[in-house]
Amino acid sequence: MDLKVIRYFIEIVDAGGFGKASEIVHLTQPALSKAVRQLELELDLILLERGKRGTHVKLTPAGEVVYRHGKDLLAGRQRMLAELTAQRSLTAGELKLGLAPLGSAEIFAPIIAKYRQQYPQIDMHLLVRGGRTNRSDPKR
Amino acid sequence: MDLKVIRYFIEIVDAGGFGKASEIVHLTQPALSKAVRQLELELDLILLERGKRGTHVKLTPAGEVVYRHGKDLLAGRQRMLAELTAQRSLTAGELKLGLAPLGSAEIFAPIIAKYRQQYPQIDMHLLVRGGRTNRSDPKR
DNA sequence: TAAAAATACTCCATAGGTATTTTAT
DNA sequence: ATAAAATACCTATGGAGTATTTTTA
Repeated sequence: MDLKVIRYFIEIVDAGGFGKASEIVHLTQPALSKAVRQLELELDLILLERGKRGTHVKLTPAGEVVYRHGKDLLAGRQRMLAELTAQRSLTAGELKLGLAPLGSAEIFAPIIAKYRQQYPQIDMHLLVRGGRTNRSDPKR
Repeated sequence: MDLKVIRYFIEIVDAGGFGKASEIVHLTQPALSKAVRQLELELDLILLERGKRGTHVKLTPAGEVVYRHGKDLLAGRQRMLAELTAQRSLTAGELKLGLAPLGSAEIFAPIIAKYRQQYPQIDMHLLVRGGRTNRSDPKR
C-alpha cells in the first residue's frame, strides 16, 4: 500500500472528482482512475460509486473508512518527515571540543571520525590544551 | 513512500540483519538491500550503519526515527484493514424485507438493486404481503 | 450535447530475481 | 575462511502518458 496512492484517493474525494484532482496532484485523469482501481483491487473493495459521471464522486462505506484512516496515515507520515527534518537541522551546527594533550587524540580519533561521518554538517573545532586549534572544515 | 518498504526496513532491524529478514518477508537479500537503499535515497538519509557486515545491523539516529514512526504507520494500516474487515463482515448476512403489494416494487426496485450491488453477500428475502417469497440468491 | 470517467494502447522505471563480488570477523 | 551485504545484470510488472470511447446529467 503506497501512501502516494492514498493521497491520490483523498485528493479525489476532497476535490470532488478525478479531473479536478488530476490538476492538484499533477497527474493525468486516467492515471488517477487507474491508481484508484488498483487500490480497490489491492483491498478487494469498491471505494467510490461509479456510473455517476459528471457528478461529485461519492464514497462507499468502505471508501469512508479508507478516507478517514488514510488521513491518519498521511498525518503520521508528515510527523515522521517533520522529525527527520528537525533532526537534520541538529546536524547543522558547530561543536567545540577540548582534549587533554596526551593520549586523548589516539583514544578519541575513531570516535570523532565516526561522529563526523554521521554529522558531516557539523563544523567541529578541536582544541588540545595548550596546542593550536584544529578546525574540521578548513575550506570555510 | 510505500508501507511495504517500511515493513521491510522494520523487519530487517528486528531480525538483526538483511539475511534473516529476507526469509521472514519472503524476498531475497539483494532485494531487501536495494529496497532500503531506495528508501534512503527517497528520504536522502542514511538509516543503517554500513560496513559492519557479519554483525547485527545498527540504526543511525535517522533510522531510529523511521523505525519508530514506521511502526506507527504499520499499526495505522492494520487498524484500517481491521475496520474494513469488520465492515465486510457486516455485509455478509441475511436481510428480510416485507413490502406492501401495490406500487412498492416499482418504488423500491432501484434502491434494492443498488443495495444488492453494494452488499452482494447479503442473502435478501423479499416478501410482498400476501404473495410468495422472492429470494435473491436462488442458487443456494 | 457536454462533462467526466473509463478503456486501450504505449513506454519506461523499478521491484524483484540470480549470480557474483566485496568485506569484516 | 566464512558469513553477510553490496553490486551487476536481467526481466517483467505496473505506473504514467496520449488518444479515444463510454456514459449520464
